[in-house]
Amino acid sequence: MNGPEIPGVVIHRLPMYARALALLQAEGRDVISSLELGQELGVTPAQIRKDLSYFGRFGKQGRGYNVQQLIDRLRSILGLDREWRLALVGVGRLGQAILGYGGFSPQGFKVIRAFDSDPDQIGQILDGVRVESVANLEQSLRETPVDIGIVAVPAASALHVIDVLVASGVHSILNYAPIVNRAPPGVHLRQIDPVLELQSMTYYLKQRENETDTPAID
Amino acid sequence: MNGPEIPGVVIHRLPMYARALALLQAEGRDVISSLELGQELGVTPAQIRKDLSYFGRFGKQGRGYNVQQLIDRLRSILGLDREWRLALVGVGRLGQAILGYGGFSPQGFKVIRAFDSDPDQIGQILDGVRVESVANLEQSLRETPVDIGIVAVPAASALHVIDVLVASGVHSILNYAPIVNRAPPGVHLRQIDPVLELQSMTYYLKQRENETDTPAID
DNA sequence: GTATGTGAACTCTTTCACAGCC
DNA sequence: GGCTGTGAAAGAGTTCACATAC
Repeated sequence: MNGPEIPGVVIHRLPMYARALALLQAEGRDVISSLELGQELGVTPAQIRKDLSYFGRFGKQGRGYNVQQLIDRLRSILGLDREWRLALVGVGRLGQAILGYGGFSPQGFKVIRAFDSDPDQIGQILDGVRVESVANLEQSLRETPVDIGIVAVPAASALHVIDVLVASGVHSILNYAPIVNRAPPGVHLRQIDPVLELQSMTYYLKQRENETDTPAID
Repeated sequence: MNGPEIPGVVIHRLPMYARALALLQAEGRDVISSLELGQELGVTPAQIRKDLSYFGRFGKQGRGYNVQQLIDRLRSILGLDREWRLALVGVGRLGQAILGYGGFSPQGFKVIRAFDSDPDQIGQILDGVRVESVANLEQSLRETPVDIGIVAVPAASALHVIDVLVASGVHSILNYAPIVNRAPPGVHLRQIDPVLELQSMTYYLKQRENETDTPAID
């Protein structure tokens, strides 16, 4: 029944394609070739065609892709043609920034529950969401399930919160805490980790400096 | 003069190794094998050994790696043994969460400048950093350079801000705005993009649902 | 005995290049 | 003529397996 397994790298590129296409559409574009889309994204046209070929044949030879149609197909493939319910754990500064961020909702990601351990926060309504006690997390999520959990608590409690989310039936988690990623089997855990990004960027910064300091001796 | 080019994937894994090692050290561990470190991280021991072998020979056969020594070597390779100065552009909710985040400073990443376009914010002092007008960005950064720029402005202005940062001599940028990534040549641009993460997570969520809905017919 | 470091084998991913179609 | 879709080739990255060292 299953088609061939589709590489994870391919899945990861599709949302970018969808985003670029939406932009092009907003500019009034209604047909585009893999070459142009590739230039837009800094990606080879062959890669775009190969990626899309995993899912079907969406283009017209000699012409390119219909922008609207391709957006629709990508959104359907990725499951972006419906709403997904999220629960946020941790409403500190970061959690509040997440709640207030206007970029999730238009993409169909609705944060419908929020949890915290701070008694001063519990009961507050932040951006239309009532903050519940994290002590009720499991029971509360069993009553009203969500599709995805967002973890925005300090590193020290993140592993515990992730365990509780999993126990509550949440298998897809977006984690902002800087922990060592140890997803239990069957759990889809993604990290948002600016420190890790910075810590690999510095390698290249250092390289650049070294190049400048010691000009190559030919 | 240059050694062989080291794959980017390898560089990206090193900060995780360093983080796991720091944790192990805090637990009092002072020697570790690639097997154990791999179990900690969910990575094969061969991968760890191969990754490290790009940079030298840090272990002792029959014994493993000295935790402290390996941390020091990794930090030196990545350039984490010094301070890096950052400039933040955009002090809205997200920008303020970034300024207030306690996780950068202990790792040597100091946000020393902040910029915004909102007249109500300009002149304010947030977490010890005076907010300057984004109109002065280029001049200000030319006077007091930084190593890395952080972009936390709305998507509509992000491309412009990135251009100005580059013009100001900042070639390493961590961008939080959901844009189509088009780094000018020679610029090291990294995206922090939770929406993109969610949009690929849903593919797997959908898969899981389909599997559950239609049990396989053997 | 035990675990590293590393060529060789393997697997995954990207790119090429062209037949087929518009 | 122009661009897609796709096998085949090339290139990257990972894992194996073992000689080597402690």
